[in-house]
Amino acid sequence: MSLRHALLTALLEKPASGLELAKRFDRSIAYFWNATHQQIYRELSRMEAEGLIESTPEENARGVKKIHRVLPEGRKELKRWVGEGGDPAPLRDPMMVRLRAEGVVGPAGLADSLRAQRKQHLAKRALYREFEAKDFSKSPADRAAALRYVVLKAGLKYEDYWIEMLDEALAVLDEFDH
Amino acid sequence: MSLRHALLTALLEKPASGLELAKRFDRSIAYFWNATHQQIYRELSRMEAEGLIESTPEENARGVKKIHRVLPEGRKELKRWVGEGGDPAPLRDPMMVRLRAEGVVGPAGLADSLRAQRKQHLAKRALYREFEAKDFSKSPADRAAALRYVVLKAGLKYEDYWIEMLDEALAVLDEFDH
DNA sequence: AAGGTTTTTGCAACTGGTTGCAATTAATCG
DNA sequence: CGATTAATTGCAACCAGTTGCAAAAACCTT
Repeated sequence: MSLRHALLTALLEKPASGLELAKRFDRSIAYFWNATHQQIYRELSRMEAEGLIESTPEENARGVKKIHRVLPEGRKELKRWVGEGGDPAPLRDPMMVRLRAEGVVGPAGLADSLRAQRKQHLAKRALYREFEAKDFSKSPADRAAALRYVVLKAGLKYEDYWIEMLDEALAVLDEFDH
Repeated sequence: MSLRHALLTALLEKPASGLELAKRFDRSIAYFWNATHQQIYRELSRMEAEGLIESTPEENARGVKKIHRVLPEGRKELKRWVGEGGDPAPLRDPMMVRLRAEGVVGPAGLADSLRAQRKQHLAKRALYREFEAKDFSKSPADRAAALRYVVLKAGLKYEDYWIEMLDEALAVLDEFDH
């Protein structure tokens, strides 16, 4: 149940409405977590019911915007969870299944799809590089920033990893299917 | 829905019972997919109901062992799916959430957990290296083997990636919390 | 032969994530 | 001012994955 904790983290950095959170997820937490707005709303409601966060309605906004803030109980819960530990996240990647399947059923047009994904990973890497240039052009001074940078670098290297792997897969397909 | 296709791939390589599949998942497909036996049984039943696979009861076995085989419809479905394409798998890793959260709530004992995970990734990498030495000591001749090797290398590099990241995170924590 | 252990399969309940749609309210446009 | 659009929240139904438990059949022990 890490969506909860991702939300608490984001809200501690800055109180926000559900939709703002959804957007922030897209722009800054998305290199290691993602969530739809429904998920976010549901989790916010639950956390409010459990007393981890509070919400106040915002005036001068369309719809019925609510700003959410973390309560002491919420911060406590987040701290507890950080120390809790756990196993590495189980891996589940359809592309790797596809590669293996293509080996078994013979050429089935995987190369196009590999190239399409490659393009997406390139785009993400470029975006992260912009973040890096903007936020970390000089090495971070405080602990929190240093940790944020570690996470960004993890995102960057993750994209590198995929681009490398896709290139390798494409080279193999190319070699055998000329 | 890739569990289905992972199972079809595994069954095309060799017909098997549900439990055998669960074990094979642990030993050889686990570097990019994983599944519990419940999941596997449920999916096998569904696929049988849909006519993608058939099963024959095996004599001389404990319990009511059933061997599953892929039918032509199943192979067709797998081939269709391989060519189908799709976006990269959405990323969801609690450890990255933890790192960021630790930045926000201050030291909360994350380092131990980082070291524990590091150990697990080292173990996995060592295992994959054994697979590599055993199955790919000379470069693979046929297409299917070459693709299997690509997938294994992806697993290996994935472990490398994590070890590197965890080391970096530990270095940061070490620097700021001496 | 009785009783336990292992292998194999499975049900049921739950949690988390996804998709499609709708309701409310404010801002904007003609 | 009325109609349209955008922002914000949410319901409901569904799908996939997880956990805990148990049943059946063979095998193993004493």
